[in-house]
Amino acid sequence: MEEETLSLIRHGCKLARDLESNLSNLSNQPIFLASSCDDIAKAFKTAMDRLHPHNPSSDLHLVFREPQQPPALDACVQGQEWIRTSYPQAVDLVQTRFIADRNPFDGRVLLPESRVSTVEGSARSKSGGETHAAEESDSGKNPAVQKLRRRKDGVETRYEATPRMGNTEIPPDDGYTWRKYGQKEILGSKFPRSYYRCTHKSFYGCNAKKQVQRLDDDPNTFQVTYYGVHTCHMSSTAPSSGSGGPPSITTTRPPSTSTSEVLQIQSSSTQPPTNYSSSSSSIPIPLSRWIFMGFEATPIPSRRNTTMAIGDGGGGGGAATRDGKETVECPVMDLADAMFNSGSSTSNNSMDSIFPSMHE
DNA sequence: TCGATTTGACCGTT
DNA sequence: AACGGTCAAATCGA
Repeated sequence: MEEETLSLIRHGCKLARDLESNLSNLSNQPIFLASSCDDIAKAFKTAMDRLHPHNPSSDLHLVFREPQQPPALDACVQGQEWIRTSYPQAVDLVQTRFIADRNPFDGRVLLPESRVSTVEGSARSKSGGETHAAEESDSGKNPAVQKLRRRKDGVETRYEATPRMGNTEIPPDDGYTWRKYGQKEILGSKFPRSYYRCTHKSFYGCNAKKQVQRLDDDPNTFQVTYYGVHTCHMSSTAPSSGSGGPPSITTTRPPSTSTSEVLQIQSSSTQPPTNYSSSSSSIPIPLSRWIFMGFEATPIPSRRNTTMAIGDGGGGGGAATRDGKETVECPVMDLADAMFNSGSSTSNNSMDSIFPSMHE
């Protein structure tokens, strides 16, 4: 087995172990719990895909199936109980966020109808007066929200809330690279609005732009408005990434059918941003993000070694400060990175009993 | 040296 | 005139 796969498994075990140890303290923090479950599921899913490359759409439950032998340790019982009670939700969240994070530009609702109805919810709109031809329900409770709004004039509005811990001042990776070209205080708004354009505007004449602003009444929510359509990814002459030119930004994402859309991202940080580093910040990929990328059915074009963006977001993602240091304060993400990079592989692992099937 | 970010200034619209 | 969007010089980091 590849060392990389083993590391992934160890990483997932560690995440789960840490979650277990802090479960009592986090019982009132559903967003953090969801985020933690999210990362755990991603880690194991990635590992599983590596173990079963021919079965990429494998059911996660196969990985976390209950053991045939009853566990002897309390931790094992607790772990299995967590799997029974929380894992399905975690998987659901992962799948939901996967779709939401991957398709911000696609005005079409990609979520199955049944799923949409369950994940809609907390994001709030600030853009009043719109005709919500494609608006979805607001009645949900799940913070992992993807909302779509389409105006009569073709402007599509989309809302998404992603549970993130720490400094989540940047929207998740939307798959494109952005360059910030302005920031302005907006009258009546407590937070400045940042202006971004496609990094490849100069090369391919891509006129896609976006504006990022944190909502006054909900600092945890970003409103990201997209203008224009990316034309860069359609360029047949787009050079491949490498020396001597911009990276290929060919993307598997279908081009937006709209000229504008709004994406709201709920973060967990109430800290007012000094700046909104776009998803195109030249920052390293956090491991957790890398795992997330590996979790994707459709790989994101490699851009990280150039001007790449993460999400972020990315998804997470990080906010690059002017001094080049990441300002992300994401316990789960950072912990994941620290643990993974530390190369630790402690054998004293209660998760060994929680996930006994992993030994098989 | 190059590319990205910051930020004050400029410009167009209302 | 006020406001929002964009420009571009200065700055910073890799």
